[in-house]
Amino acid sequence: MTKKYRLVAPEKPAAAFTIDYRAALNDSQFDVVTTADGPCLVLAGAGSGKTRTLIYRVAYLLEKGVRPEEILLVTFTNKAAEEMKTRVEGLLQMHSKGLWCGTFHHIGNRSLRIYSKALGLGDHFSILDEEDSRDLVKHCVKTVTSSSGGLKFPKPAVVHSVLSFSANSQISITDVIARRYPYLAQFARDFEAIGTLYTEKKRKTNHLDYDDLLLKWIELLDKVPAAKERFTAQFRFCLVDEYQDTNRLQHEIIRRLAERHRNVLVVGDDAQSIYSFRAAQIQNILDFPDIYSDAKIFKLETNYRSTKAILNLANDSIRHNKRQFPKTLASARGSGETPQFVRVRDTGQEAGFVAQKILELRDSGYELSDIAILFRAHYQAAEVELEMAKRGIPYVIRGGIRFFEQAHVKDALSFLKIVANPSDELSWSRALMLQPGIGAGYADKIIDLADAEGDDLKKVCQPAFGSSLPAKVREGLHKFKQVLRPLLTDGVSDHPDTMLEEVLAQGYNKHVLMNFENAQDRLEDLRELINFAHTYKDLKEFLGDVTLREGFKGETLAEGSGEEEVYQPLLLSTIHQAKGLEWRAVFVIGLAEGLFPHAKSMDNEENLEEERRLFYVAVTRAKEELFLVHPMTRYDYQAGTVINRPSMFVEELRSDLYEDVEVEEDNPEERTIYLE
DNA sequence: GAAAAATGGATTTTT
DNA sequence: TCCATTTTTC
Repeated sequence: MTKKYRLVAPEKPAAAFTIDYRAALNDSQFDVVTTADGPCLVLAGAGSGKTRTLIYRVAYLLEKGVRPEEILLVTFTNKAAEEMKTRVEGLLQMHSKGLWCGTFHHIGNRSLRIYSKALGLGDHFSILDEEDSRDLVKHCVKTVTSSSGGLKFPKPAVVHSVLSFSANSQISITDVIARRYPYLAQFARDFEAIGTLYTEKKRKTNHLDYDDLLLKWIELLDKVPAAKERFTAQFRFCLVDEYQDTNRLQHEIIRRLAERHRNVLVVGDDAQSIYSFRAAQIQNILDFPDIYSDAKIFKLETNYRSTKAILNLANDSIRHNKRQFPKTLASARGSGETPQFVRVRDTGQEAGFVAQKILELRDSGYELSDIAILFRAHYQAAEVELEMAKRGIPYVIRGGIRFFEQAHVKDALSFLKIVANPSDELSWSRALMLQPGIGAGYADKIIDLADAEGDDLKKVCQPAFGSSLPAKVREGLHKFKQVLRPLLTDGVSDHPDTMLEEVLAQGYNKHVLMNFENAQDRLEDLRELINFAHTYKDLKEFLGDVTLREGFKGETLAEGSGEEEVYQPLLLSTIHQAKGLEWRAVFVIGLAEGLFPHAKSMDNEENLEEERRLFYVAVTRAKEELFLVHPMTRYDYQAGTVINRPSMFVEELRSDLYEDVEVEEDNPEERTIYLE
């Protein structure tokens, strides 16, 4: 007989703290962590340990005996949510299981799944990603404009962005157009009609787009008393990160959720609000003290990141904004090198300067990964990219196609989506059109036939289904059935990973090999997707998360570096994507009027202030060295070569805060001849 | 249904 | 200029 040994879970002491909060935090951070009950606004300057404070607050609450499911922690991105969870777990040496931590959309999805029936959503709504939404809008555009015979109608992507902005800001479509898209005024009525149709189509096919996850969430709290009762009771503590970038809907959601316990802690920096173009409103954070008249306000103003020289420049810049909570960041570091304002002839010389300087920095002990090149818009990186490749400096450029929006991933998933939600027509047509012989027309016909069968997938898989169709189409349909059939077997549909394996085995594998030149890479992607799927036992949950999660492959590595060793590449990034990160040396390129601030932001004080905040974000990324580069001419596709004035964001600075540098070149003629 | 020609548009981007 | 998308053509 085997001897039994019983493993007992270690007992957690109720209110005995394992963490020495006093030692881990500065005074203001400590205040937040231990006293932030009731409505609280934490104004956290750049580099002031904002994330750290939030994490310790959560740990503190848990140690005080608050149950994990009573804490709601909302973040801006999935990545941030993952980081928070991991760090809380690391602090407490335990699993943070039960914590409601994620993005607004993620938590909305989770809440809606619980009450989908009460909301009349059925038990199987699917989520449309950006591309799906656009496709659906496209259909609607066609329907609406064919009747009115409209020529030169805006692109579906434009229509969708208007609809989405309208939803997120809760401003009517007509008003959104009037305010932000005046040149589309003549289409306002059409847009309204498309909006109505789009909503109707989503309802019919059981789809929610990203915006609906927020809209329906509010509806849930307003119209389903049981849901409201449950969530307002459950979330004793609501914590929101990056509050300056929340939009109207998100603000409304938090207001409702915190209604009962009123422990709402929002953290952010109004000086870093840079997402108004997707309906974020800085007013949410500015008005917080008015909405909660008893709100406590905390300021975190010690900056641990940058030298005094860099911070002085940042402080002097943001001071020009009117709409803000005035703050003065104090550096915890030494005075440091004076930032340099470098004037170069054109973008070619700009690239040359940046490259040479980077090599010098490397020689003086910097790793490439200590350095970043930041820019306002992606296209500004082109020449720098070229130069890096030419000089063999390995680099990574942030952005690129998102993993889960790539064709092959969506193809493979479409079969699973049909199983999860048979009324998902988009996935039907996607999966059907993969088969040779079936085009858009026949896909629609088949979908109608399936609809007539009441979307009974088992019936669809029988040989009799579709027997009236032409031979070629039947052949394709037969193959489609072959893929779908195994997915319906009992036991399989509980395992998204097995389902994906089946899809690959039944022919998609071959399809990838035959249709994509980089087939090997794509198949590897799909293996990765299967690994990810392995952690799920519920199909719908898996599909929801896949759609809501940005890819693990957001970066493209540049090749041709020569060095095969494990190298740490240099980063090229837009300023938006650099938010929250830091480097020892930062180059901000393209600091010219018209580029930065962007020409389209110049006519309006609000936009201009946002551009200045963007500049502020850029310079506060630097820890030790900051280079502001001004290309004095640029090539415009309409006007040819244009003279660039320096950016007003530099001109308005006190001139003792930076050092002027002019670039001399050995052989200015050579380049031109070389290029001709 | 695929290849060739024409057109148009060019901030920022997560979910 | 350069790219992606749409329209046209075979």
